[in-house]
Amino acid sequence: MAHKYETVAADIREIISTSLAPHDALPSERDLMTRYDVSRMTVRAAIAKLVDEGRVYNVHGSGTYVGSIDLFSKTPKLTSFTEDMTSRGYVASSRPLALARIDADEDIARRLGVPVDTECTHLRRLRLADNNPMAIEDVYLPRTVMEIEQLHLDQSLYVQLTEAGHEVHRAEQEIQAIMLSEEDSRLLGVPNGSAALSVERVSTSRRGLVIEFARTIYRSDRYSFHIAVTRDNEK
Amino acid sequence: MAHKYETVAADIREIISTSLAPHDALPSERDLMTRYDVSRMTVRAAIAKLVDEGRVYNVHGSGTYVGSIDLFSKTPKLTSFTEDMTSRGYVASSRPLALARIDADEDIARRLGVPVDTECTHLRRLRLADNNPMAIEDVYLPRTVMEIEQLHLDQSLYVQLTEAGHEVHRAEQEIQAIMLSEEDSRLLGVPNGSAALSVERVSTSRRGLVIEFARTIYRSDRYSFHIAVTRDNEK
DNA sequence: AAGTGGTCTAGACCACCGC
DNA sequence: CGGTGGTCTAGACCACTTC
Repeated sequence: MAHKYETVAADIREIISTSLAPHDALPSERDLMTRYDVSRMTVRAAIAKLVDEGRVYNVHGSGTYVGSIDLFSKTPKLTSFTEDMTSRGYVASSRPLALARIDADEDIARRLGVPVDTECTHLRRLRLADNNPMAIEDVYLPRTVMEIEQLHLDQSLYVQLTEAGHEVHRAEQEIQAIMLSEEDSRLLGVPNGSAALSVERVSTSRRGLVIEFARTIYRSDRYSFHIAVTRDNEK
Repeated sequence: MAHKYETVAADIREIISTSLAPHDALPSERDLMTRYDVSRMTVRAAIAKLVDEGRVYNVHGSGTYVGSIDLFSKTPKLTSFTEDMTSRGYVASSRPLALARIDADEDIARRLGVPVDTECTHLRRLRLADNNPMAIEDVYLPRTVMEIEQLHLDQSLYVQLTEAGHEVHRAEQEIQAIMLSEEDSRLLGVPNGSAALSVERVSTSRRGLVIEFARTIYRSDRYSFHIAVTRDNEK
């Protein structure tokens, strides 16, 4: 383990999961200082990380406590379809439906932040969970990010993007309810006109460059979206 | 301004908005130390806050940079319907549809974490934006949180809960696409069978007590849900 | 009043980036 | 190589909660 605060954080995680219940108090920061023989700032860095993970919360003047959350704890994290399905207990797979070079229409260009008619790569896939259709995904990549010839359909797109120097760091997502088109209903194996969840995502690198625009349409009978939010009572 | 790091953060925000563009570099931390005559930790606390707000990002070994424009939504924040509509530029209002004391059924009891048949307060409201129907909201409160007689329909529910010592601090939300019932379609003024966004929310206090369970059904032609997510490339 | 987390100082060395 | 952010020390005082 590289840094001290990480080892402290890891140890506190262990303590929490083995001997503490939600809303139990952690040892005080000064206690933890002597216990791990580190400075208070290191203890606070460790706790700050755990707070960020949603595992504990602070109460000024009182103590640090174990969070109530369970499985759905995490602060919203950007996950790939595969990661998402795996964490839900499914085996993810996919079937390519289309792969083509296209010119960005107005909508796609706006999302990608490029001029209309910019050449892009379009990948359309049926996404499966335990071999059952779960979603239809359309991904649009500017040619400057990845050429169509570079794309390997049998590998994780995120891994390929990372290897090409375009690691996704942040994304804005827009979630809507839509009614499925006839084609999409057929692909997903649900009645025509069913409601579905549309998640549109614009992903950017750490430097703020737009890497992809993706629209994923999930069948509503099998999929829902979880997020945890906190209320910042600050300015 | 109470704390030094807040005044530093406020000043940096000012610098950013008046004289820096996205991806421009901020002055270095050591520079800011001498500029504001504070310790480096204070500078870092200020920058940490700005990072949390999504205004800047760090690149180890290189510098701190202004984040890309994307105006809003950093870490998802819990907002009331009124706050949500206000930030979208609408005037929010509501029309009560029902207010009653009920016994929790299995579903509601599970969400509230109370035994079945626990007495609860149920409030159903039509929520309007610029006087147009936008959503239907059902809120369930355990009696221990708020008695039906204490509830004033003309006041913000969150304000009343806070004043009663039940400040909402955190919530878990589940977002689904559903098909509207005939009654709900009529109330919202959309065709029967339209798709809609259902947001179910379990709100808890800082101490982890469940305060409310709410289900809000938004018309899909007028409403979408925005969230920003980051990818933590850590263990 | 005692104990807690929140802020702050004035240093130090390490890891990484770009030239 | 020099400059940057990342981690860390060993203190200090403040603000808040609890009794």
